Amino acid sequence: MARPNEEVEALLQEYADLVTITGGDAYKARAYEKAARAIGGHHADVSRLDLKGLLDIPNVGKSIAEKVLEYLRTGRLAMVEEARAVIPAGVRELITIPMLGPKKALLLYEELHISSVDELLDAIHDEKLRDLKGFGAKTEENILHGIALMQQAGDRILLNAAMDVAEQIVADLSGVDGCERCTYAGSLRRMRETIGDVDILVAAARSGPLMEAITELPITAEVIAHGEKKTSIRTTKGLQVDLRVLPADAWGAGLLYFTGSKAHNIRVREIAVRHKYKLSEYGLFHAKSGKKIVSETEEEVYARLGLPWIPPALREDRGEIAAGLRDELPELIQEGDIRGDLHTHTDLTDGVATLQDMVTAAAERGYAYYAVTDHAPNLFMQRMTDAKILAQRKRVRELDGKHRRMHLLHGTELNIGPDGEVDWPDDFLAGFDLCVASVHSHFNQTRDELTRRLLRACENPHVSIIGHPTTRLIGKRRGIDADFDAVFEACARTNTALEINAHPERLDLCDEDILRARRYGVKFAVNTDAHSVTHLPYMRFGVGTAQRGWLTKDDVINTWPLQKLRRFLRKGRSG
DNA sequence: GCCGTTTTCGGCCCGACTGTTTTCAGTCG
Repeated sequence: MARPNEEVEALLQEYADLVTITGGDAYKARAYEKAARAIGGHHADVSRLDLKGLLDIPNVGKSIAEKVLEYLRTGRLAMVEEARAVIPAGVRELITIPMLGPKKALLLYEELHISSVDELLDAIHDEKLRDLKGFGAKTEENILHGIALMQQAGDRILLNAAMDVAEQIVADLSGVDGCERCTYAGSLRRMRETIGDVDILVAAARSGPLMEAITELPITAEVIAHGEKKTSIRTTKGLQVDLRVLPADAWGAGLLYFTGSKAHNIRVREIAVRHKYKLSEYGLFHAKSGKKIVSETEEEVYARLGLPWIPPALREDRGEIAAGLRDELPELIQEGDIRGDLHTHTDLTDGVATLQDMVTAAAERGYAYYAVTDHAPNLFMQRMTDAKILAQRKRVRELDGKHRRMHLLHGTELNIGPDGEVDWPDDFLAGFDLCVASVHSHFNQTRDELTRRLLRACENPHVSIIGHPTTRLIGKRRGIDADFDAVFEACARTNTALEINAHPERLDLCDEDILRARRYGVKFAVNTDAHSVTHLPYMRFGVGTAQRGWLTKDDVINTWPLQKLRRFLRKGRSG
């Protein structure tokens, strides 16, 4: 089950969308949106809060608090159900297509009765959109492109969503009688950025009770296949989960096999064949006699093939086997190596938590340091001013060292403008402990313009980190088309770190870009870009992505001791 | 629908781009 906060967030967001689509009061819709975000990002479990507790959440007033209580009490919200009766769910789906907003979606529904992406594709194909007011050839093209982008991610879902499901199922099955071991495998264990289906592995002597148990979980909507060795279900949200049960002595071989990737497995099996062995999910065997050699742990299987244990994040057939055979696998960065988060927001701009709450939550994660980097004035909608950021700095200085002796850095996330310029003049920038700089608009400039823009940001002596460098949003927006080799070279030359943004919608840079960038000797910063306390744990996905990029802790500046980090942030400037 | 204290009513995220217009609506960040 999703966290109650997320269920409520989704419900309030849905209501906000429905109000918007039906042309209701825009401010009311925004109020619901703000409340949804605040609840989703609230640290306490809403299902344990009373009316007063709910009212303490910013942007939640009496009306919404009562609606939340109604939902928690009855599992339903009459208001939302009434709205759903007017606007089918498929119309909401339409506004997730880039370029299609509430107005156009409503028009499509009212004029052409379109209420799903498939119906929209049919209508475009039949040229039915041409006659609609406000729709032209270019709009059609943009919609098609948007749909293609969505379908490119296909049925795959974001890493964090899959992880939530997997961890819940692992927890549930671990409690079943006879379950000796239980974990998730597959692309999730390899920390791929999107997940097609979830693979769960269990070690047990008797599979029956576990196969039974998974079909009876509240999250299970449909049983696709139900056998002795394997059961497949579909969750209420449409995610397929495969459960495999193995004898405990085959655990290692099974884990290796079901973690993949397919390409990695093929390579490993080739090596087995060369040794006159045979490798399957049940173990490593002598090819001739069929006698089992090892199967209990992954380490044993790899070792018999002359390989060290290969971390799952590397198992993509990108040279990890060859490196393993030479005993030259990198000592990958671990989440525990991270000493601090260098890109985070508060409610001074578009975050939903106060400075105090963010700092407290960060300290609880055991960080040695933590940077607050709210948006700067050029992102006009954030309404940042010199006075506001300076007042924040004063607060940051007051809180410095007050929570588990965690050091606070006062920074900002600058906006890289169309010409590569940033928000404040040099002397003002000099007052920050660090500046992240990111592209937030003008994504469609030419390749040359985009490249020049990023290079100029790197050359800025006050910019220490380029935030979400490609600006892609998984399944929603392609990254910008810049010459990233030139950018990587410039980063290495100017001592500017590249961010690995840990937010599951971004994971930017992605693994492949990291692999390219590291060859230039670039340093990286794994940051969450947290806009609420619930985003701080996304760090694990950033670290997973860094691992997929073969990074060690030396490559990542926020594993460094504070003094060394501070030297890096100065980029060779004095003072 | 939420918020605040120079407001308990009247504000609420502003600017730019795009594609469709014939002077601007819709969408996005």
